[in-house]
Amino acid sequence: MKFEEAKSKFIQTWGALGSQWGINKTMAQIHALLMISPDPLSMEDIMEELHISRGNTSMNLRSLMDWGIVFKEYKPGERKEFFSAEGNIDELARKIARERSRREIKPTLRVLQDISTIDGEESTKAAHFKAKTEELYDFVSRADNMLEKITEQKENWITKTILKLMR
Amino acid sequence: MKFEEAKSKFIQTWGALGSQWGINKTMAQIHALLMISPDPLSMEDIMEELHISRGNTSMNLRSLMDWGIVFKEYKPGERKEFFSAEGNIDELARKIARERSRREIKPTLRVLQDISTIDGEESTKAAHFKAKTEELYDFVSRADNMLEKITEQKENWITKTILKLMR
DNA sequence: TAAATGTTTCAAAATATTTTGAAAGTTCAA
DNA sequence: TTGAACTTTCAAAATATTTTGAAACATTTA
Repeated sequence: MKFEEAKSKFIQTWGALGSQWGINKTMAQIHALLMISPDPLSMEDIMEELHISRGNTSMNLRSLMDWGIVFKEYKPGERKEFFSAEGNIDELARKIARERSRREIKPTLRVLQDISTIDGEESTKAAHFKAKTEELYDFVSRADNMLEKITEQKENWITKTILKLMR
Repeated sequence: MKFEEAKSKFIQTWGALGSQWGINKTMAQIHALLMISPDPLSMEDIMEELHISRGNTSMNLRSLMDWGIVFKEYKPGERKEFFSAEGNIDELARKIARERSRREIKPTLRVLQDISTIDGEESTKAAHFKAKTEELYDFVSRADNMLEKITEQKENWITKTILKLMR
């Protein structure tokens, strides 16, 4: 396979993976492009490579920066802004995991806790509901905890975790 | 909070969580409904509870069954089909993890492997690309492996994993 | 075999999400 | 200040996804 073909394939694949995990395709593609670029890219560069509009590029770059996985850089003498992706994959995954926990898991836990405190009612349905939501709360909070434990290991957390699991 | 209110809140929340993780909202809602129902429900029941069409219900039930987390049941004497959700949450999470690995991670790994074997090219860009995609392949396959290790533990895999991590 | 009961399919409609592009905003050098 | 270079915003347009509903299909009963 030639470089250009491989590059395009990578960007497409990363974009598709993003969609499947609830991340805007273009956002994932920009991230892919920045990941494989040895140097920071300008907005123009990104627009041109991916054939997307200025507005689209701007908005998705902002999102990526909100996630903490893309950074703005300034080149001396250049007026333009340049962008680069988090280079350390361990750190990338850690940030994504933490961000998703903060944005999605934690709020869900709050709701689960809230609704399992239904009052009055003592029907079978209500009892079953209470049991299930409590069980779910318990599971999700344990899972969230586990992820926290795993990602708080400094370097090579995947390898370290596998080792601990094998013992 | 009253039962009906809590129930509706749960279904909405589960649906929203689903969307954020790339799962059709209605599919997640049907699953939520079945989870908290002490008894299997018919298509009619589901349509009525969620105010959705027959076709929608049918398609999403099929998807849920494809994921292996909802089952068809027959009640003696009844012509209708009934549906119930996987009751064990550990098992539910295990199935989701495995299915996502099979459908999304594995194919991505294949592409990553494929594209990191670019030929000819010895530019800096190509070298960086090769290094990055190899690193990514390595990371993703380790993560996939870790998940496999974690979920293959029979019961209480979350708890067991946390214990191992704390040692 | 026909009718009744129930499920699936899928094209069209509805809805939701993403993308565009031009105007407004910002920054900076002269 | 002014204006050139660049970025952001956001309403409207394009696109993608989901949902509907009725016809086709399947299965059981009379």
